[in-house]
Amino acid sequence: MISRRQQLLPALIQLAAMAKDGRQVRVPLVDRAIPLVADEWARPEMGSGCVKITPAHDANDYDVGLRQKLPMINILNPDGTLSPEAGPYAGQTVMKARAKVVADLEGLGYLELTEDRIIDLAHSDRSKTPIEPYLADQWFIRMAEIAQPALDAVTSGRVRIRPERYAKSYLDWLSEKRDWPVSRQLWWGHRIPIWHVTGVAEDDLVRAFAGRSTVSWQPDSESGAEGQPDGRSATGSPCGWFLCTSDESIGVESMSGHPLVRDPDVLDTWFSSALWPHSTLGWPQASAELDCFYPTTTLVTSRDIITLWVARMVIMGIFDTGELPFYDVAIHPKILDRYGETMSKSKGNGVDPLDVIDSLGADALRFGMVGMATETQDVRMPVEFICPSCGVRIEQTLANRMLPKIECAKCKQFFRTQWASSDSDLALLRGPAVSERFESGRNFANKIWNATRFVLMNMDGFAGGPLDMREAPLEDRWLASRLASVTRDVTAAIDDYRFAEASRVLYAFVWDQFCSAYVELCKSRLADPLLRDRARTMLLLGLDTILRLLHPMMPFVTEELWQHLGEAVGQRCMPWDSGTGLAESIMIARWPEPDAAWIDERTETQFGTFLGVVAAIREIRSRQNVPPRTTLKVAVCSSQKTINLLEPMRAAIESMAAVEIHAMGSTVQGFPGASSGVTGECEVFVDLADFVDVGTEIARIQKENEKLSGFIKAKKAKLSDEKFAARAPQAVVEKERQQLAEYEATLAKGVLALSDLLSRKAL
RNA sequence: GGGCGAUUAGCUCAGUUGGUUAGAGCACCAGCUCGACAAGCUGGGGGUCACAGGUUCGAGCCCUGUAUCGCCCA
Repeated sequence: MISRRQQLLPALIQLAAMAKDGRQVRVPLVDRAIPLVADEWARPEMGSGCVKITPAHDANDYDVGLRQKLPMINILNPDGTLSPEAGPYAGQTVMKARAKVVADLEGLGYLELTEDRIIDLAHSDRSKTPIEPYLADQWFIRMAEIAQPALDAVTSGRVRIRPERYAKSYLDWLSEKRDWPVSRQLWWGHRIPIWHVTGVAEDDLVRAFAGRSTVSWQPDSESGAEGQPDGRSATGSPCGWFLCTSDESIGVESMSGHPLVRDPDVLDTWFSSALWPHSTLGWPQASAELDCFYPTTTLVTSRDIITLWVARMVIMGIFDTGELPFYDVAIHPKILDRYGETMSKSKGNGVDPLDVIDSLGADALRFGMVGMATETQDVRMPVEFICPSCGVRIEQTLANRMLPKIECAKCKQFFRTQWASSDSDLALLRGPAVSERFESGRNFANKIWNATRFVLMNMDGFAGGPLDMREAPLEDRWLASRLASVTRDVTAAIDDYRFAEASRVLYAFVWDQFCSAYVELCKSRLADPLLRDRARTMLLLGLDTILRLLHPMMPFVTEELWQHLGEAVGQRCMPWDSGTGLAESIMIARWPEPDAAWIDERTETQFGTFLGVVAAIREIRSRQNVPPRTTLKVAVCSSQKTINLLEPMRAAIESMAAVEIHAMGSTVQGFPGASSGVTGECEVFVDLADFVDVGTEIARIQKENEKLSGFIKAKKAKLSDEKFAARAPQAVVEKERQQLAEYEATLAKGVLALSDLLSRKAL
């Protein structure tokens, strides 16, 4: 027979084995005869085919015990030492008893083999000691009736859990309707409202608590009180009763001569937590808060407590108040450390939010968290310490995360961590634990701050202007279109609890479009008295909308900027403010509602072509190492239609790419020695006669041409595949054809440019 | 053992109904201090989408299996 927990041998009451029923074996250490029984739990393939059963100390064995109707022998005392049931081992600790059992077996000549095995052994999070199952009487709450309404709430859709897949764990768990063990042997918590009294008859109880509907009782079945009017059991011993009451004022002396003894146990923490939605608002008393805020709307939480907390709040809310505690449950990801481990204080692998706030700011923290709130999976957050002496970052590792002090690899100074306790360690400077994942939030806040600063610098004497999109130039119509669709997308994402998406959309729009494109384009307009006010109106529209959309994710910086903006342009008012005037605080400002008619695909495509031309020129400039401030001559060749669309942006191209446009048209040719680039259907020629490094340029174009040839080959293969032509939708086939044509046209231009360069090189 | 997820660039993550050349931030490389912003600007390099099969004209995405990781339950 094999045993991994030798201390339990004295508790043996059965051996489950592939053996005939009825045989008995003797447990040598306590000299007890026990049955040898066949049970499905025994798995011969795992060892000798014989396994010990200790029903009071193992959940599986407990089941076997119930099946085989075995006695339950508990050999442990509450303090972890062995009880008199353990015979000669009574009074010893588990660890000592383990060693003694092995020694005794050996002494008796029964020990055949000792070997090391890796086993699953649950440990206490707090004390790090192995958990010893312990059979004891506990209070349970019957789930059969109260679980059903909570199941119905989700299946009927009145409570929505999202992402939806998490509804399954809620429903699976609740539908088992397993009774809920609620008593805990702790000193902290809501005390269980059960009292015990002995030596009284039911009549006495009725008399003592006459008219008190808050008191109920039932006999203590172990003392056999039931049906004995004189308060004594059939054998003449005093009877016991359990009293349950919500009236905390029930006194020890409520029944003269028979003291009421309150159960020492407290309620499971989740029982108390389940009361949170209504008890925080004053329940069971009626209160204005309860009236106003209950039921609440949304519960935001982590998936590992869907059954522990969410399900129980629903149960408790329905039971106590008759109403659901909330309608939406938004499950967010869990943040893990760099090793994929759950963060916890006892592991020392967490981040103190205050450290992040101190070093990067509260908005950076919040924006970072929002960005991590994706729908699909948990997120890892590598943690690093910042050396308080030199500012260098030090990775938090398994090795250093529990140290009271850490030596900086760079400056060799020690700093203290959250674990510092000795006076000498506490005297060191503290090294905050942060994560670089919050840096983009900090940078973003800075970007918005600077963008606002730019706008404010240009608002002197401006009182706001009318918003009229009809006569607006391309960039204004583009901004309006973007604002409308970004607002739509951000609003939808937030409504749907897709917070990370909302933050991504805003980040990209603010940084890449509003700042990098629109603000840049405004610079020349702001210098022109005729164009100035329209640009200022649009800048305000853009910035104001951005601040409002961003406020839930960056509350502090947006409020600060809102106030500055209010001082600079007091009359600023957006169409969606519907004449109510400027809100005192962005917290109460209306959510933007840009006109959906502003969204214009054509405008966005047109603007995209413009940006593409600018990017193509910049790339050529960068490839050839042309100083950024040197003005270059360029020419743009494209269809007349595209040229017409590009024409209004001529000045913008010149300023954003630092060029002078020599020609734009459908028959324009390059300069001698021009470098060219292709974007969409535009070919851009940059006069680099004075700069070009022919070798670099040849290499670049060759690489580009090779890439295109690859694409063309793949496309041709696809198109010549008869199955593709026959089975793919016509639209897809047509699209592929068009692309092939585009690639071929582009390649033709590249081949031409290359031969031109090669001939120049030859000269 | 069961359930639910995950595996995409050096790191952390997106990727819509299966359909262009798979994206972002950080890190990296090159160049830039022109009156918003160096916590910045411009450009660039970097991916066999865990692995093996399958379905399909076509798979990061659908199906099956394997491996690894996480959580809940037993």
